[in-house]
Amino acid sequence: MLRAMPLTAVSAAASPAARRGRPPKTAAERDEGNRRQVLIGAAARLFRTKGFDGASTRDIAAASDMQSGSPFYFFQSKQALLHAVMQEGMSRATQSQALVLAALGARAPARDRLRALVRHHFEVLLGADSDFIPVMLYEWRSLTPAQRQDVAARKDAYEAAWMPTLRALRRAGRLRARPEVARLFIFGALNWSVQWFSSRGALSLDELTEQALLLFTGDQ
Amino acid sequence: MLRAMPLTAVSAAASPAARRGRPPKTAAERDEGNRRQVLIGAAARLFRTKGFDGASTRDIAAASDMQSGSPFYFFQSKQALLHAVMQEGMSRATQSQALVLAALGARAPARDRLRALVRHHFEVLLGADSDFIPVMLYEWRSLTPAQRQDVAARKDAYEAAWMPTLRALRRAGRLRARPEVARLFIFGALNWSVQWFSSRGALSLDELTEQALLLFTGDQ
DNA sequence: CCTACCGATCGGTAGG
DNA sequence: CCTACCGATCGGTAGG
Repeated sequence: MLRAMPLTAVSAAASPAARRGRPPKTAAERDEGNRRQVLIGAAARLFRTKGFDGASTRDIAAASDMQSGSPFYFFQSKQALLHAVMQEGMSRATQSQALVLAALGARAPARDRLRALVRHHFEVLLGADSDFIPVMLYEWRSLTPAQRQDVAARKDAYEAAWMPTLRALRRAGRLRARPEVARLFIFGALNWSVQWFSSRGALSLDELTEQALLLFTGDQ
Repeated sequence: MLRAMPLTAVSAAASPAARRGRPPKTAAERDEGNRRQVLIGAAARLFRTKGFDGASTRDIAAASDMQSGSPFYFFQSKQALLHAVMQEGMSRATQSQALVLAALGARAPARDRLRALVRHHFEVLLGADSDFIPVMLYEWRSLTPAQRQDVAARKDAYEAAWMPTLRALRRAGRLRARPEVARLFIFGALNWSVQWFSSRGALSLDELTEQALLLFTGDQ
C-alpha cells in the first residue's frame, strides 16, 4: 500500500517580493503573501464548488474576510486569480509527483511506478486540499488564450512523466494500447472520478487505484 | 468495422401540441415545434462552445433568427432550455444505442457488443451533430436539483445497458476490474475525449475504438 | 486594503 | 413571436 504524500505549499516564489529577487522581510510583506494565498485558496474552493462564473469575486472576497473590491489589489482580474489557482495546483502536483517517483527509485518495476502515479493522481484529484487540479481540469475554458497555453504546458509536463512507465509496460506486453493514446484514456478515466467519487462512498483511494490497475493492465 | 447510426431527432413528442395529446395540425403549430427545435439546436451548439454562463440567451436568440426576448416564449427560463438540450440528447443517444444493440442480436459475443457500444458512444460524443451529450456531461451543474435528478436518471438508463456486457466480459476473464467500477472508469476515459479529440487529428473514431478496447480488455 | 461607485450585461417580463 | 424595458448582479476602478 502506498502512503499519500501531503501536498505542501511550494509557491512562495510567486509572491511579489520573491519575484523581485529578495527574501520577504517586513511583516507587511509577509502578510501580503499570506493574504494572496488566502485568496487563492478561497478561490480554488469556490471555483470548484460553483464554477468560475458561478463564484463571484465578492464571494471570494467574503470567504477571505475582505471587502468586495480588495481581491483586485492582489490580482489584476478575476481571470488572473483563476490562473493563479491553476499555477499553484500544477506546481504542487508536479513537485509531489516528482517526490513520489524519486522515492520509488529508477529501478522500480514499471507496474509499481504506474501504481504510485495513479495513487498520487487520485490524491491530487480527491484527497485533502484537492480543489486546485479539478479547477484546472474543468475551468480552463475561462482563461485567456495566453493563460491557457501556459497551463497546457504545465499539464503536459506533469503527464509527460508518465510516458516512460507506459512505454515500459507496453514493451513488457502489459499494456496493449499505444502509449500516447493510453495516456489520454487513462487520464480521462482518472480525471472523471472527480464527477462521481464520494469520500463517504464505499471505495477508498487505495481500492480505486487497485481497480484502475486491474482495468488498464489486467493485474495489480 | 461498425457503421455509425445517424442520430435522428425523435422528440416531436415534446412539443406543446403533442403533449396535449392530439397530433399537430395547423401550420402555426408545426412551425412552433420547428422554432423550438431550432432554439434547442442553437443552444446546444452555443452551450458547448461557450458554456452555459458564457452563452447568453441573446446569443441563442440571434443564432435562431429571433429577437432577444423570444426564447422565453418557448422556454420558461434559460435553465429550462438547457434541460431541453440534455433531454433531447439523452433521448436520441438512448434510442440509437438500443438500435445498435438490437442490430447485433442477443447472441453476439460480449467483446463485439462492447466494441459496438464504445463505437456508438464515440459517435455520440464526437460525431456529426454531437453537441448535446457533451453539454449534458459538462454543464449539468447549471441545472436545478429537480432537473439534475431527471438527467441523472436518463444517464443511468443509458449506462445500465452496458452492464450485461461488462459482466459477461468479467465472467470470461477479459475484464479484470469489478464491472461497476469499470463502467465508471470506461465512461470517464471515453467522455474525456471531448476535451482532446480533434476531427482533424490523426485518429479516426474507429481507431479510437480499437485503442480503447485494447486498453480495457487487452484485445480488440 | 476599504469606501463608494460606475458601466455593462443579462435573465426575464408586460403588453401587444 | 416583437418591442421596450426593468432590476439585479457583477467585474472592475478611483481615491484614499
